[in-house]
Amino acid sequence: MVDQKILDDVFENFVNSAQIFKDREVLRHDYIPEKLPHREEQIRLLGTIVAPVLKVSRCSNIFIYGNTGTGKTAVTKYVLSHLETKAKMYNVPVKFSYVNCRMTGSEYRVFAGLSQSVGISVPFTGLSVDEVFDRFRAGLDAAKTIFIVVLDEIDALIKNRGDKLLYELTRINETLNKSKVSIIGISNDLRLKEFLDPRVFSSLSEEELVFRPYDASELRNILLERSKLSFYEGVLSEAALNVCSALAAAEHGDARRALDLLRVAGEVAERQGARMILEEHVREAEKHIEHNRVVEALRNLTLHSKLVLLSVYSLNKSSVTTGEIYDIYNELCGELGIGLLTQRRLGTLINELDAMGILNAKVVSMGRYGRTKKIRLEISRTLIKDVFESDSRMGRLINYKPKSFQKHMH
DNA sequence: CGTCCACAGGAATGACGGGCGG
DNA sequence: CCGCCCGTCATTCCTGTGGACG
Repeated sequence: MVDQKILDDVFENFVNSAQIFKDREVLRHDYIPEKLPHREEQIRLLGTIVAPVLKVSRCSNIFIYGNTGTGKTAVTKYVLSHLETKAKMYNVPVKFSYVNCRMTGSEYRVFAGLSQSVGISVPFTGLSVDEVFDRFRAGLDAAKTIFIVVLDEIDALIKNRGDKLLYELTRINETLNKSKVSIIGISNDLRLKEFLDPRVFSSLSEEELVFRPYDASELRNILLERSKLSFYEGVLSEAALNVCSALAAAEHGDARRALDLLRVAGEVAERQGARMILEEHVREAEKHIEHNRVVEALRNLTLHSKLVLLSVYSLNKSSVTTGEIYDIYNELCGELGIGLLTQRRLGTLINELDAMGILNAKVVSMGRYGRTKKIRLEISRTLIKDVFESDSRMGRLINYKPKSFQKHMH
């Protein structure tokens, strides 16, 4: 009974004091606003490029570059959704397919997704890639339509699978009779062309669009627009707004990051029962986001990656080398009685941890004494300790003292 | 100025669990 | 149920290399 009362109070309190958010959804990054400040130029350009579709001809393939959070995806979706309504109005046969390559993960699943959107359902595994491609082509031709494919984060696909998929796609028009395909490729990486077959690249980038990062004042405008929709009036303080934009501007002008900061800052303020979002809430939010990111990453590591990390932790030096890690890793595997991976494999695991920002790895030459990676921890030791202590297998090893320190010292 | 360390990291290949069509 | 293919992880084999040492 008493408990019931407590909870009632909590909920009542929440409802009564939740004066912060008017609409939380507006700050999620999959939300596409009505207005995209500072992207008018790109919208206009992209619009002119795709406009021929309305006269039932194929539009040029387009390559869009820009860092994360510069509005590439938002602009593309915005323009295409307007194109779609126009096309309906004029009865133009056009279909769209949006595929995020990083989420989708493989050629097979990209083609499967494309097939879906022309109304062909494919089993989500089991067929050969060529088979799926053939079905897709057949289905597409039968649909008698202009087909616009958006391949978002295309660099993720190219880097680990090569450009076979793109090659097939760029050539597909030659074998289609009743349909036409245009490709919009979106990449976070400006150097993508280096990974591509020049023929593929040239046919893919009939048009190019570059998205520059936002600067602090632009980010400020974006946040301001968005905050009008998401927060009640007077909730967001000037200082908080400025700090959010400044922090995100420092980090490659990433609007997504700025919006995250703002949303979490709002949540922090809400939880504290504050009536306004202040600068301190933003600072808090920054820590919060980073902390969550790392903890989440640590928890989801595979056993061997955890062991690699634990090896670095156990060595407890300002920097260690691949060889040293491998020795300790070896001992740890012995402690657990499990098989160990090769050093080659370990090297890529280290690189993965580096990419996640958990370790920092740098190749250095020590001349006569070889060539290796210098590896440092990039996160706090206490954080590792906290997360691993609650891990069934790691907990026991967290205080492990390396046996074989100093094998060859210089 | 060549040598040679201690690895880096690419390429090819294999093992394996999941899942299909027939 | 079989044979085949998928994606993922891992191994094997390999060539490449910056620069202190001699």
